[in-house]
Amino acid sequence: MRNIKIKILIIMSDKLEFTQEVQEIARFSKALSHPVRVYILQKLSKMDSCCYSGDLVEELPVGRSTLSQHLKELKYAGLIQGEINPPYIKYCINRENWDNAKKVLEDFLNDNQSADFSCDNVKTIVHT
Amino acid sequence: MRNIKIKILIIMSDKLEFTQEVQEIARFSKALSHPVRVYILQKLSKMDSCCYSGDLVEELPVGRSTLSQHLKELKYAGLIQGEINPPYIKYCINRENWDNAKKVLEDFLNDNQSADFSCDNVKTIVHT
DNA sequence: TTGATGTTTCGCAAATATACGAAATGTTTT
DNA sequence: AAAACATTTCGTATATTTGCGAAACATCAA
Repeated sequence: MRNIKIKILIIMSDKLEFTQEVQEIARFSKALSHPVRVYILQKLSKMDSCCYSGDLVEELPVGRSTLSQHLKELKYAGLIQGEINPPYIKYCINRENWDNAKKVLEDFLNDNQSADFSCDNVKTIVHT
Repeated sequence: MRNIKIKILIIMSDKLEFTQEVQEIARFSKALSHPVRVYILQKLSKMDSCCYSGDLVEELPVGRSTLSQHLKELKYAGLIQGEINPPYIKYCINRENWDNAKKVLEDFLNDNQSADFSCDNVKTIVHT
């Protein structure tokens, strides 16, 4: 007769949904995750005026339609806004939302152990 | 006889390469562009100790192999490091690089017009 | 040696992001 | 009305990201 083992497993899994905060941080970070968009936001947030799509396309190594898509994404994220000024379109920072995004990200960046703890005795770096 | 127009166009295009700074901002932002990675970094940067992959998978709504990939990405970005502690692997913040990333991002976030300028008379929001 | 355990890698599928040129849109100029 | 212009949308191609389960790997326990 065979030896039989019975094992009973009780799994206490406590899967989280992500908090609003975590999702917001990820969303804003995503908006900043492409050099074209970083460049645009950097330029617009520094300027004290608006900026034409045509000006940007001169400076950036992408075509017009691609630039337009990046602008659309930034607008969708609420970080910039466009004013139609025929035949041009002027873009500028959406101050309110940009300030909010900055606050969310800065809070995240500053909210950590000030102590200079880290794994001291690192033996091996995994994930070569 | 047809009317003939001749147009001479001199195009002064001045396409930029992205600066190191802009590329770095985009790279760090990308590392933060997924809720799982935000969660991990938030947790590790707050903790005064390390954290097992097995602990994380309990809390997060993704499978083991998916979590492993996110950890790999964070490690590749230099933001965390792993210590093999059989049969576990302990992960923790890479303080030096994380502090640098924070500095890069914070400088970017703070480097802008303090004046509360924005497009005042926005007539139409484009990119509906 | 075999089995149990924690973790990663592999192979794949589906979704999303990035890029471009052509065509469409809307406005001004001729 | 037609041409010129700035910009967006569409269609499409390609690359990257995200996710999972199965298999592999390395270590410890029996």
